[in-house]
Amino acid sequence: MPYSKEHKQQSREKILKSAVALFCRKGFNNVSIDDLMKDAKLTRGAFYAHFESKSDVYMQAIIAAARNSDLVNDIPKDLHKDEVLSFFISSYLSNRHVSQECSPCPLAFLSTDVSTNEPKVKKTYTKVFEGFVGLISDNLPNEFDTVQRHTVSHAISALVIGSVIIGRALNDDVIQDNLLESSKAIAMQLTGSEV
Amino acid sequence: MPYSKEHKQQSREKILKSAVALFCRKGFNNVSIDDLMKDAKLTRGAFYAHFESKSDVYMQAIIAAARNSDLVNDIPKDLHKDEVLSFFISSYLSNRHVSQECSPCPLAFLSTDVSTNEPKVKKTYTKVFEGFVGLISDNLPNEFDTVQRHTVSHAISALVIGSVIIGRALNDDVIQDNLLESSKAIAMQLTGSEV
DNA sequence: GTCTATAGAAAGATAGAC
DNA sequence: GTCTATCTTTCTATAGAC
Repeated sequence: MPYSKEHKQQSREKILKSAVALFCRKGFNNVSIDDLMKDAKLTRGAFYAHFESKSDVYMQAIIAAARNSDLVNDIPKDLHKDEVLSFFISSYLSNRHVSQECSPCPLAFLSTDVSTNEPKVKKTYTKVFEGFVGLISDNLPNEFDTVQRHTVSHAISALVIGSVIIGRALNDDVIQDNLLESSKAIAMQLTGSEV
Repeated sequence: MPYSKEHKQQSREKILKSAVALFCRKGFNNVSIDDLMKDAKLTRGAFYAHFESKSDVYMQAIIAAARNSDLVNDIPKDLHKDEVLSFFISSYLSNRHVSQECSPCPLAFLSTDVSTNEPKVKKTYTKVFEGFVGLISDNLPNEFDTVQRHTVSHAISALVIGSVIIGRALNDDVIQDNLLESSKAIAMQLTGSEV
């Protein structure tokens, strides 16, 4: 057997890494399979040994981006529960994130064309979104009751993801900063217990 | 002159109407010039007598959608200032809006591929966003000081637009409703003066 | 598993007749 | 201004050699 299982796995990972980077930067339709494979130092034909279709790799990229997100993985382990959220919100709503200098959140950067893509892709996006809301919810103060926790975690999710999506579409740095800072202030306020 | 100026204007309006509907429903890349012109009961070749390029018509569609939005135009004129926002937020975060049974907000439905499109398109999106924030800002309570007004208007904008964008990408009606209702509750709360 | 070659379809934009 | 016809490019996906 000329190619080991590890080799195939490595190729798959390379393609996925390229997929996350390129799809996040240029969107679903502006990346071709050829672009993808060239970035991964392979050729077009090999693609279909790893993925069924372009939508398939997009779906897998959403999952990979979520799993490998620095935004979550880089949260210091020794933070108190109430510090986790402010750390997370602060890095999520940073210029570094919007300009993709750190690994991008798929919910903000891969929302492009999810709503018009195959049901399977929407399902994947939905799962990742549920995980996102859960992360927020788990780190809200203990004083929050069930309803508060539910309401606030959903709203914070929409607020921060929405800010990054909109921020990317703006061509004015000042307005973008205003948006990020304002959202950060309100998101922080919502994590307090004065709801 | 076989074609009057009014005739050209009418054709342009028809194309724009089709552009808003199709781009909002299917996204920039999933609509061809041919689709557009067929929907407007014209043929491909005539397109370039009205618009420079596909990006051009997309830009004009963003403007047209903003100007013709029922979400703004249908706000009853006799509402008190503090009722305007709750009316607007409520219709914006409705299922009818997400499922496009009423005229869709370009900031939510045309955000697709704006961030990867030409600078002119981003500039147009930015202008419309500024108008959106201004609308919120103008209808916040008089008690708000300048900083509060600025912060809250930006955050509410990101919250409601983000909710609709994400809501569209979800394939689960229950989660979508949870998101819309939660965002509505928090947006309403932010319009109060207890900031 | 990866390569080259290519089939087959679609799209943006232009040319020229009316 | 609108039409038909077409140029040119690009893309997904497949076929077959190694």
